Amino acid sequence: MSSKFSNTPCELCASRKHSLFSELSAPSVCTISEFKNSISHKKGQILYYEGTRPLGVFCIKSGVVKVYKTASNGKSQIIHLAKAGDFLGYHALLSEENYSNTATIIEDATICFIPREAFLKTLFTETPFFKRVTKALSHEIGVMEEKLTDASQKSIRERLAFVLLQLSQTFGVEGDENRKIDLILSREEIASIVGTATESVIRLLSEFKKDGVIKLEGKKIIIMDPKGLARMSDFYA
Amino acid sequence: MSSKFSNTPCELCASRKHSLFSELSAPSVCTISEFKNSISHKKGQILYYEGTRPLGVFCIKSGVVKVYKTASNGKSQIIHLAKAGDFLGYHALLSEENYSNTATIIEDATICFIPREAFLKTLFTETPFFKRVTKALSHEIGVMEEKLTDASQKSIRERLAFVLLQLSQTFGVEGDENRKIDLILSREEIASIVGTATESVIRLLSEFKKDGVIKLEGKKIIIMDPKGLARMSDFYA
DNA sequence: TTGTTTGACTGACTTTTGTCAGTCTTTTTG
DNA sequence: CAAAAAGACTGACAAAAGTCAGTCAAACAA
Repeated sequence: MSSKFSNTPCELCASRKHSLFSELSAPSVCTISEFKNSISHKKGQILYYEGTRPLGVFCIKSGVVKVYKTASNGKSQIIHLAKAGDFLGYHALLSEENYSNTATIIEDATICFIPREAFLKTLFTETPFFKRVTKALSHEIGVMEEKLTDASQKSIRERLAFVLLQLSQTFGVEGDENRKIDLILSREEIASIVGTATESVIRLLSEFKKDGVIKLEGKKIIIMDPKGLARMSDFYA
Repeated sequence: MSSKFSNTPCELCASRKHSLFSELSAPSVCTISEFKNSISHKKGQILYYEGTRPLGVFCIKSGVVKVYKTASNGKSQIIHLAKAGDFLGYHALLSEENYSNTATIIEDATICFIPREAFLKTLFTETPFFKRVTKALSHEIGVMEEKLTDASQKSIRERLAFVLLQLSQTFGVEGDENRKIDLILSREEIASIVGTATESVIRLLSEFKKDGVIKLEGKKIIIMDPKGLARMSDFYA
């Protein structure tokens, strides 16, 4: 399934620009580049499983990966959608625990694997990089607090509106007077992000469509009225 | 309101044993100790406010602090209850952002304040300490993922049962055949942890009491049947 | 001590959300 | 291409949870 690809050196990788590696020193970039392994993945493949031991970190060059946990009721909760430039699996490596979630490709991807030792060595010898990673970790905690608060306090309707806004910010492409979410997600996957039943997502989406705040173009969602969505998501007040 | 106290040196502080500082080198403990400031706080006082700039970190010597966010609907969501040995406010410091939450004393506390510079200097010069902090941050992310999944997928009943179990683990004192949660929380505060309405907490608690899994002793809750609670929280299955 | 405030609690009711069963449509595959 | 499978969707219904209004009890203050 996965095929090893020509290893573009990290020095030349376009997605590095906005990643944790953006300010890494030249020699370290070379070290990482030397040990890394670029692999091509198809939709549906699993990058790693919850509960297994991390052997390194992943850096996404292209494609989209969903990171999710499986709840005790069998349903899954999507924690995060990772795209080009994002790193995966460093939490588990740094906490010295097994993976706390599962990562699955949802849009064909090219992903580099950086073995544990090379990553940690660079981390501990390059303080600016270490600081950068720590900053990212701390930031993520704030993001998770926000998600937790929303999940506990907002209605499904508000949460769906908010998720659509976020998706349009992360995966949006500009049209005239609107914004298309350039990512194919099943209704079930949207439900797994929001944390609700698939049927609820379907009903709410058609409601949003009827109200003219969104439009469907094939499998993709177009945001027609971001301000309206923001109001529905209780972004103000 | 707050009164400055005799500064017990960190070297002698009992709560250091289990804190992030547990493996700090002797000279660094001295540096921290020299710059820190021990302050006594009464229930209801606010340690810091969401949205303000962090000037240092807090280390709890005794007492309990609730860390919470205020949602757009005005209700608050308790993220964490911090007790002796816990650190507060380092996320914001490390992410170089304003506080993402508010911290309020809920049980009279003595808390040391370590100024930004002293903390950061120690962090960046002592790699083992830095690693320890990073490990804690990464671990917390896993915990938050778990909380998010529970909040999105479990029923209020399951979540309340789970919260009671957690509280008994963190604040529990052993009795014969039972375990008392040695912390006074209002129903409203419990609701803010679970993320529900106060009335729902009241109703469910009396239901749990009727079923014999808990008992009330004054303002405190006693867990009579932890296994039963675990089953109710859908801990297995 | 008594009036006042606050928190705990209850019941009736509404709204939200989930579940189930089934149809229709699209995609996949033999 | 046809059959099968998966996904999108709908309606009816049930269950969960929130809201509102009000009582009761405890803590607090004058």
